[in-house]
Amino acid sequence: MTAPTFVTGSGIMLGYIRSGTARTRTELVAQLGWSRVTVGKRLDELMDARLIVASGQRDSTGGRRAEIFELNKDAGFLLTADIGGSHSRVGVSDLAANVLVEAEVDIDIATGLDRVLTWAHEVYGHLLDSLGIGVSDIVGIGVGVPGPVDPATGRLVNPPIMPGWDGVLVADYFHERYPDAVVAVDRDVNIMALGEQRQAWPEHQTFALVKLGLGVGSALILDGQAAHGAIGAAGDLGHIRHGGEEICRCGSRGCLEATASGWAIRRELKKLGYSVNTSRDIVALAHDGNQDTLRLLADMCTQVGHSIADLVGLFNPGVVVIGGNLANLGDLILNPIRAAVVERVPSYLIDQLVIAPGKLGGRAGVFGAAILAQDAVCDPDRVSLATRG
Amino acid sequence: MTAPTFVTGSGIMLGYIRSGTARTRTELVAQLGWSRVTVGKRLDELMDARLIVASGQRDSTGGRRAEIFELNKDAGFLLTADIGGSHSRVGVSDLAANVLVEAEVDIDIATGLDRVLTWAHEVYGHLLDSLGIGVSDIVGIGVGVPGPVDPATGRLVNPPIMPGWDGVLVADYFHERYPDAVVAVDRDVNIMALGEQRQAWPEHQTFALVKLGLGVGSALILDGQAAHGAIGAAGDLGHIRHGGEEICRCGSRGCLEATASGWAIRRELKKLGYSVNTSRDIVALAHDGNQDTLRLLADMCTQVGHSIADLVGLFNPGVVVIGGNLANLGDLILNPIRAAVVERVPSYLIDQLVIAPGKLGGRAGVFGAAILAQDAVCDPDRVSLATRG
DNA sequence: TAACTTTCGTATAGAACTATACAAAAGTCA
DNA sequence: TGACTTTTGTATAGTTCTATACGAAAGTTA
Repeated sequence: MTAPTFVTGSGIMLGYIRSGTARTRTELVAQLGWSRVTVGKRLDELMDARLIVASGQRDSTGGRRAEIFELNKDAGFLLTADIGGSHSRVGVSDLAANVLVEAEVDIDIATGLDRVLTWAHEVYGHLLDSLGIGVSDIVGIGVGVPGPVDPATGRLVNPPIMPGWDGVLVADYFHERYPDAVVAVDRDVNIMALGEQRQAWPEHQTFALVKLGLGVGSALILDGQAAHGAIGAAGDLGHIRHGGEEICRCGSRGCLEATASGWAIRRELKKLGYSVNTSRDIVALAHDGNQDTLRLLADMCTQVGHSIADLVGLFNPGVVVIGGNLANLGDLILNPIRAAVVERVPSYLIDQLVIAPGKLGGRAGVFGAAILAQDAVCDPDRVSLATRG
Repeated sequence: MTAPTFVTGSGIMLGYIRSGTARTRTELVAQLGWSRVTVGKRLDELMDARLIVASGQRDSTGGRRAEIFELNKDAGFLLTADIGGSHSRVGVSDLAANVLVEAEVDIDIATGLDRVLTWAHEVYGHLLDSLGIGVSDIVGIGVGVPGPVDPATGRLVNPPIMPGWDGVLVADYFHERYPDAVVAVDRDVNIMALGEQRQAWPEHQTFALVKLGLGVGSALILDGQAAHGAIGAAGDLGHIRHGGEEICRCGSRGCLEATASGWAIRRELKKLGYSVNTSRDIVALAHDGNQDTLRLLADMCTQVGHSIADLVGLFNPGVVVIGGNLANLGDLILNPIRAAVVERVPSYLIDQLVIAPGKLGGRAGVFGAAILAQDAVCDPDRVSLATRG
C-alpha cells in the first residue's frame, strides 16, 4: 500500500504545528477540517510520543485562552553537516533545529570526501560527549555536500569538484554509525537556502540564494522545498560558461566561477604577488582597503549581478539572498550587485524584488541541514505510523 | 472549513484516472490505499455524474480482465484561447482536451485586449453553432495571455506588451458570458509548455519550453504545473538585458528579445529593404534560402542558445522544447541552438538533456489551454463536492 | 474439461471519524 | 459580581470507511 491506512494521520497535523500554520486546537480544526474529537485524539498521540508540547497560550479574544502547541525540541537530537569545497562545519541541534554546539575546519574536498566524513564523525563523538548525549538519542542527520544530489536516489551526481565520488550514497556512511537516525542529504547551497528561507524569509514562497565564497553557487526554493531539477543540478549558477578562457575546477572553460568568483580573485591577486588562500583572506584585504582587491571585487559583482539578473528573469523570486563569506563585506558587494541586477532586469520585476544579505551568516548551512533533518524526522507518513496506538 | 468533510473524495480519484496513474479498480486500490468497497463506490459516483466511462479492458494476466476507466470526453465542452502578441487562436474541445474546431486570426495585442476578447467571443459563437453546442454545455475555459498573470489573484501584472491592462481580471470577461464554466488564465508560454509537457513529454517532471516567434518567451514546468514565481513572471527569458542598445517593445533596453528574436530579424531585414511582417514571413525567406535571413537566424540561435544554457544551468530541466513559428525551420535552427547550448553548459548536464522541437506545433497553446481548463474543471475539491450524494 | 488465476460485487462486523449536545474551565466586559 | 465569550473535554449516536469472507464472473493453462 502506498497511502497510509489512517487518513487523519498525526503526522499531517505535526506539519501544521511545526510550520506555525495552525498551533491551537481551534486553528487545527479550522485548517485541517477534521473534527474536534479527532484533533484532540491526535494531539494526545503526539504528546504521548513526546513529539509536541504545550508551550503557552494565545491572548484572550474575549474568552478562555487557547493553548499553543509546538514541536518538542527535547524529543531527540539532530546531527548537521555543511560540507563545503574548502571548509566544513558540523553541529548538534535539538529537534527544533536550535544548534547547540558547532565545530568547523578547513578541509579541501579534493583530499577526499571520506576524510571529511571521518572528521565529521570524530567531531560528533566529541560534541555528543560534551553534551552528554548518546548515539541512540540521535533521531535525524542532515548533510550538505558540495555537488548535485540525485533527488530520486540520494546519490551524488558527477560532482564537479569531487571527481571520483560519482554515485556515492553519503547516507550509508551515517546509517551504519547512527542506526536510529533518519538521514537526508542535499547539495550544500540548497541547504543554506533552506536555512535562510525557513528561518528568515518564511513569507516568501519563491526564494533564491547566491553563495559567494571561493566558488559561486546558487539555489532555488519553491514552496519551502529546494528545486532539484532533472538530476539534482538545479540552481547551479556557477558553472555556466560566461566568457573568457579560464579553465574552471569543474573541468569546463569560462564558467562564471572561473571568471568571476573568489577563485578568480585569488588567482589574480596571486599573480600580483599577494598571499591569499581562503575567501576570508580576500575579505580581510578588502577591509584593509586594498585597491587591487576592491577592483577585482567590483568586477566580480558586476558579472555575478548579471547572472543574478538571468536568474531573476527566469525564476522571478521574491527575494535573492547573498550568502557565503564574501557577503560579509556587506554593502561593498551588495550595492554593485544590486546595480548590475537593476541594469539588466525590467523595472516591473525590480519593484517586487529584494536583494539582501543572509541573516544567518556562515551558520546558514548548518542551520539548513538541521531543518532538512527535522523535515525527515517529521515526515508525515513516518510520524503517523509511529504514533498510532 | 478549508478541508473537505469527505477524506476519500472522488475528485482525488479522478486525478489518478485522468493522469493515467491508475486506471482500473485494482490499480486505484493499490495507489490510493483505499478499500475496494470505497473505490467501487467512488467509481459509481463518478459514473453517475458522467465524469468517467469504462473504456476497455486490460490484457489478461492469467485471470479476468480488469476494466479500464477514463475521463468521459463527452461530459461537457471546453473553450480555449491562446492570445498571442500578434496572433491569436481559439478552439472548442471536448473534456478530454481533444480540440474539435479551431480558428485563428492576426491581431496585434497593441490594438487592445478588449478587441481580442471580443473577437474570441464572437468566434466561439460561430464555433458552438457549427457544433450544435449551447452556452450551458461549456464547463471550462482556458485562456493564455501574452504577459504575466499573478498566480494568487489571476490578474495581469504589468504586461510589457499590453500597457494599460495592468491588474485586469480576464476571467471576469468570460464569467459574465459563460456562467456555468470554470475559467483559468495563465501566461501564453506557460500554456504552450503545459500542452507540450502533458501531451508529448509526460515522463519528464522538469521541463522547459522556449517559444521563438517574433518575440522570445519561455516557461518552466515542475511536476506538471507551470512555475509562476513571485509575481507570475517566472520563465521570461526574453526580457533580460542581454547587450546592445536596442529598445525593446517592453520599454527596457537590450533585452534578448530586442537583440535576438523575430523582432530583431524583422528590423534588420527591413533595414536591408525586405518586406517582412510576421514570423511566418521570416520562415518563408529562410526556406527560400535567403542568405541575409539565414545569417540573422544563425546569430539569433547563438544568442538564444546561450540564454538557454543559462536556463539549463539554473533549472536543470530534462527537456527543452523549442516552439513558436520559427521552430518550423527544424534543424536549421535547432542545430545551431544545440551547439550554442553545448558550448556553455557543463558536459554532465548535456548528457542528460534533450533539446527538441515541439510536437504539437502551433496548436500547443490551444491544446495547453484545454488542459488548463480541464485541470480547473477536474479540481479535486470541486469534483468531490459535486459528486457526493 | 478441470484446475487455477484475477477481477469484481456484496454482505457483515468492526474501526475510525463526525456531528451534536452538554458541561466545565477560563477568560472579558460592564 | 453577573452576563457573556471562547476554549476544552466527554458522551452519544450516526456516518463513513476498512477488513474480511464468500461467491460469481471471466479469463488462462494443462
